[in-house]
Amino acid sequence: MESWTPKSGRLCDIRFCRANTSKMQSYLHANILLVLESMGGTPSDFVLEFQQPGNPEHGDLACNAAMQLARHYKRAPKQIAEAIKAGLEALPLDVNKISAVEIAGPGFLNFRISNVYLFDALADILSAGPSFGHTYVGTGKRALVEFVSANPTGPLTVGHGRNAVLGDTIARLLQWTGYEVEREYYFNDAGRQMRVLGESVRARYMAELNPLIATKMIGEGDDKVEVPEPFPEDGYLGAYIADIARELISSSEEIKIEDTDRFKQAAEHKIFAEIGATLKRMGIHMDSFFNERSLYESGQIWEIIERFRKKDLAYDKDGAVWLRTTAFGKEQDTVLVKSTGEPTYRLPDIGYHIEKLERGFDRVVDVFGADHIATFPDVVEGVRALGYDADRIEVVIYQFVTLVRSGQPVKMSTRKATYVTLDELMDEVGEDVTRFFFLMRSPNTHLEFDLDLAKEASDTNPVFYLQYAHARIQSILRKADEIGMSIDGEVELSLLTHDTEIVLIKTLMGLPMQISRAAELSEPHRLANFLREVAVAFTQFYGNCRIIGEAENLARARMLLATATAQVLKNGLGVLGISAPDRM
RNA sequence: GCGCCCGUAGCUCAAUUGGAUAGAGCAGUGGACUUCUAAUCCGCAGGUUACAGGUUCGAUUCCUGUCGGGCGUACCA
Repeated sequence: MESWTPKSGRLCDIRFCRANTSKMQSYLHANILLVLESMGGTPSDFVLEFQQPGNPEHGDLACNAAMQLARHYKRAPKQIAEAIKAGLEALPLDVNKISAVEIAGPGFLNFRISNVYLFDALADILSAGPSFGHTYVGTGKRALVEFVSANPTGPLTVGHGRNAVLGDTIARLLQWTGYEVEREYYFNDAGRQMRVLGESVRARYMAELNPLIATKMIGEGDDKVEVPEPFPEDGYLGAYIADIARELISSSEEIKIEDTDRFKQAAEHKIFAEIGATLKRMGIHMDSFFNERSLYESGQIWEIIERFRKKDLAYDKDGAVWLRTTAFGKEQDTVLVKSTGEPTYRLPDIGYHIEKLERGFDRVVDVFGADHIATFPDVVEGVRALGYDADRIEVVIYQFVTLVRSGQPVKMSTRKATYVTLDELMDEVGEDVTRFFFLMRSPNTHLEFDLDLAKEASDTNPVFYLQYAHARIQSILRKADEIGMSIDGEVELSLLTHDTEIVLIKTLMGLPMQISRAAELSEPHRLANFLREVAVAFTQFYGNCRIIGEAENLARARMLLATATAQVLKNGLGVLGISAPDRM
């Protein structure tokens, strides 16, 4: 094997080799407890914990028990660590699992995983193949992810994009942890928004039929626009409204001008079709669409009010029905039914969540924008107050997306049509980049989406980096195949001894843990970050170890490692809904 | 005023839910293509983690307060 001389003092630049060490942890856990027992036991509140150090010099697993127990044993942490180490060596530990136990810093016990164990893990990745990364916490459980849920008043915008991609990816993550998952879209076609939409279409329709129709100005200041006289003051100004009107005219259908519902229906139909197409383009398929109206038709929501009344959580005041949210710790009570007799959104929302729980889901995930942050607790607490297990409801709040164009934030309003649609975004930067941009950041931080950067920046875009690593591996494997090299038969994995090879294996092992953690926390960006680490680890390996041209045994071992890397990238990108091309 | 989120390198963001020397990308700067894909790699530089206290072996992380930004705080959704 060639020797590799590091240019810096560090042996390896990979700071995070997060292997899946759960089996190893339970092995060490049992043995350390055994040793501690012989040393005089542990306090009742003691929890034995392991960490995976960021710094490779600190081994693969670290245990801080000695520091935690310093007070209990009234001895210095280092002495305790020495005693534990001696105890473990006396057992002894299996050298095929742990190759070294070291004491460092203030009293950390650092464990090094033996290469034999790593080679077994590598073989496991290859035999699991496309399913490597699956875990089982959700097996036998059902989850419902509700997301997008935009009323059909216009095309999906960039803002909806974050919601859509987050929701879909959370659903994928849950599937990978064993859940049976349904994706649901909740909408309301009976509200004021939709009525205004219908009236907007009708006004455009009338103007198309009669070009001489009177016009008026609406809006204020720079936002002032000229519209046909019948246009609602707060109507929708997007060009798609006129498109829908023109389509209605060119169809042979005769429509009565008074029939506003027909205009609304036509708009709803057309817009929903477009939303569906946009979602499909992003790789998103909804399993169900839930219409808020069904909650009224079943009478469910009126029944809910009675149930609140019985618990003295609802009362009448000023002609309205109020929910006693002060009982949930809020400053004020809130209105459930307006004095007009029309419910506020809170009531159907509570009904909808009860409905979801009654459908038997173990986990009910909502993906909401930051504007819901103050309102969803009412819903969750309301559901809980009626005796349901509200802990099964999980609300993922994401902060808003700021679009930046030419260094300036773009102001967006669906009504004024001053927005960038998701389709336009995908036209400009592609589906993969669009998904990745929305996923690469933690949901609870503001996302700045720089259009200029995303557009031109094929070389600065992290998603290409991941895809490139995959394509590069496939290229090598193709070339190897051409010259007749094969990974069939016995392969000596023990030839993989280079630092970059070991680090790469350790990194690859981390996929199942990363996926399950991202699923548990509903934070897909963790997986995106992890995949970058995989690509970095591979590139390090690539720069230091050749495959083609090496002795056959070594070359075949490395081909296996490369194959496993491609598999991890492909599986991980798949979870994010991003393609893993074979050529770029 | 109140509630929630955020404040980390010039910019955009990470940091294994309290760990060891706070990491990437972009921008800057200096190098590397007869070599499996240079959409790449290797250096250098860049930090009092907004600020002040507190909790403990140990704080970017938890608590309190201050400052600054975002979203809410409707008989809108």
